[in-house]
Amino acid sequence: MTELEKGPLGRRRGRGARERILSASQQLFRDAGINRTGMDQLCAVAQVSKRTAYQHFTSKDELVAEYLRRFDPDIMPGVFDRTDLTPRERLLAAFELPASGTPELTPMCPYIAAAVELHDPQHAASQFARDYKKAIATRLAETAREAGAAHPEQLGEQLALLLDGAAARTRVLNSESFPTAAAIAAVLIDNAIP
Amino acid sequence: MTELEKGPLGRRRGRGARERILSASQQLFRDAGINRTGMDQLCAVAQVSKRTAYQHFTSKDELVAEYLRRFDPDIMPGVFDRTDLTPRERLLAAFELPASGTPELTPMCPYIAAAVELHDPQHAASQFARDYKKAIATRLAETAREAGAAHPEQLGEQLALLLDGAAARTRVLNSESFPTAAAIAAVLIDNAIP
DNA sequence: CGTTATATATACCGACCTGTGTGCTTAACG
DNA sequence: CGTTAAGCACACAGGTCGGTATATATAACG
Repeated sequence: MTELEKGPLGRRRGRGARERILSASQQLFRDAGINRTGMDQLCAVAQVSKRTAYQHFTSKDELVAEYLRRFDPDIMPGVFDRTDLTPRERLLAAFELPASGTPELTPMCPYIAAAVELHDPQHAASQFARDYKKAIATRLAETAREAGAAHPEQLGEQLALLLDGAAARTRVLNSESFPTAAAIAAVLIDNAIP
Repeated sequence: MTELEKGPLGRRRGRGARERILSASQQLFRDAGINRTGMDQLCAVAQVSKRTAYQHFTSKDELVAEYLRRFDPDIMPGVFDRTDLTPRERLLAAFELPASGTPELTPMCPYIAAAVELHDPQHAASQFARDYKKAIATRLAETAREAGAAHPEQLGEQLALLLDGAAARTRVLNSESFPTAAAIAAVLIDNAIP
């Protein structure tokens, strides 16, 4: 009953190596980048033999794609699922920093990082990054429509651009840029919602 | 008299190998990325022996830093130096696409790309990227002040974030995002300048 | 012309990379 | 308990990486 996760084929036995690999990927790809993280190092952190790793993922590229896929249900639900907020408040909440007392910077958006590092629009991970970014813009647009925005699609795309700008700029400047993005968002939302 | 460029020590002899190296860097780092471009490949494109390359640049890291330094006088002068425009028009011009008839995407901002690829804030290139981004924000703020903005520094930082957002998003989505950024900029500028 | 810095070609180095092959152990489930 | 899939350790292949060594050619200048 304490099943960790089903394997790729629906079977499951043994102890969850797959989970440890993906968990190590999240840590290392975030902290050191995808290209600078070797499979040996990754396996060491995951406490998994290399042989096992390559039985779960046929290549590093596939692991990277799966690593990105894992973020999907993790990030934005904290925003769009908050029924205690009005649609308008939800749009603004997307720009709030995760926890108020964190001294660390917002980590670089893994989708942008992957797209830049892999440098190949055909790569499965790049395609997934694209899909995810479009999905975010769509959800923002839906929420904008709920909030009564004049041009919800346009507002959704604009807010998505602000999120990406804040992520990129935080990384380059090494200082938090989300408050700036939030300020812009407030202006856009005020202008778009009567 | 047709001196190509002075070498690092002010001497010059032979034929401009340094220029060819930097030129090849621009092409390859943009098209294939920094990490995915090997020195062998780079030297082949530059038509330069590896020995020569390492006499001009003691390491690849140094070459990367110099490569970034080369962009400085090339990009934004086309905007801020246009005396035919009012300050307000100059702010908007920063978001216009380079040439109207280009079917290609705006190339990824090399500073963001380098910061993400190198993944080390201490790297000389990362530090230079930071300085450059701050300089752009400063110039935008100055122009905003000229244009009579209420809070020029804030507007400058906001417009800089829009530029970075458009660059990052263009790369991830593989479709042009600068028009969206321009639309936001127009709103911000209208709101900030009475 | 002769000197000398600058460029050349090519082979090489050690480190690290992704990915396999082999043989053995162990945990889970019927 | 016995079967079987999951995982283990470890060595190694084949390639690419950044960077160096050696020995030779040539362009620029006095």
